[in-house]
Amino acid sequence: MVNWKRRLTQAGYRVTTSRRAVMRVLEEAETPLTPEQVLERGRGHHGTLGLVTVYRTLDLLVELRLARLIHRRGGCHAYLLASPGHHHAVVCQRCGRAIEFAGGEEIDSLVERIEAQTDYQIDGHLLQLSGICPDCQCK
Amino acid sequence: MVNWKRRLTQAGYRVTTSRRAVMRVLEEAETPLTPEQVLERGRGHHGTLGLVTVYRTLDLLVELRLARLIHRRGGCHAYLLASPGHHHAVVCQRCGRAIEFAGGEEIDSLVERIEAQTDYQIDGHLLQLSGICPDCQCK
DNA sequence: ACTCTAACTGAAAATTATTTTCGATAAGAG
DNA sequence: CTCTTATCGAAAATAATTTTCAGTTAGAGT
Repeated sequence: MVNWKRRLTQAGYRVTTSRRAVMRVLEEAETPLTPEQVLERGRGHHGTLGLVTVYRTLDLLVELRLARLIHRRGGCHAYLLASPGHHHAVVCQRCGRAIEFAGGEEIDSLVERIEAQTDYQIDGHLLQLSGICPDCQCK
Repeated sequence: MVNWKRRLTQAGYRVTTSRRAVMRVLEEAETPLTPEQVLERGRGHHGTLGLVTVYRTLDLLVELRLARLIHRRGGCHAYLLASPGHHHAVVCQRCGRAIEFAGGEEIDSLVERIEAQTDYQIDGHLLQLSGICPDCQCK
């Protein structure tokens, strides 16, 4: 996956050293990372990278659907490279590793049912699963 | 619903003026409220109510499943009196009103599918819908 | 009812996550 | 190569929440 640079450019944004560093960190990550973690690792690729820029870059990547935001208990967020088409994540409670998946027809029919039951017109949802990943189950 | 006092007592907690005030605020609320809003209204019932106590009480109520936490864009949380058995909420984007609903079989089969697809052993989920409530659709 | 103790309280201070400000820098169009 | 403007990073500001701590109070035991 290298066409993120085109996505940026086509959307009118520049491809900068900082953004390259953040993308590289996300590409190499095994688990979703907090902005603080992205900063720490990103400085390995770009020594003067700043925390503010990390926040701004992560926001931008989420906006362009290149990255996804994970909600964690404790209020702080983590970010993950987005797999196209898979908008939700299962997060391992032990090691933190995450896999994305598609909501699929189950969500579609859930939404239909709730629309019928409540008369709300539903236009978005927040869904995230938590569990134990295969590796962590073995020990 | 008045047996929240028994729930507290049975769990080893005390029924205090502050807790009564917070519960009363939640019972009278039309929409999920932020801690700040709970404080403001709660002072009408208990003049010296403090913000710290509001936070602590809301945490406690969530722990005892008497209240539910709503995630909002922008990072701050809101709280809602829990309807028994209905663990998820649809939140209106315009007026903020919320209704709880049960995940039901759609979630069960989604979880089964994802367990099969990913080999994760899933033991929890975060699900929240957003939309427009019937009242707000009309104008 | 009265006492007594641990649970609870609220103000102030501390912490944590995130955003704003602003002068300096650098991407990339021409 | 130049020049415009997006972007950068440090410091300060803000917002949400938590910790600390000395004083208060619920309610179990008498």
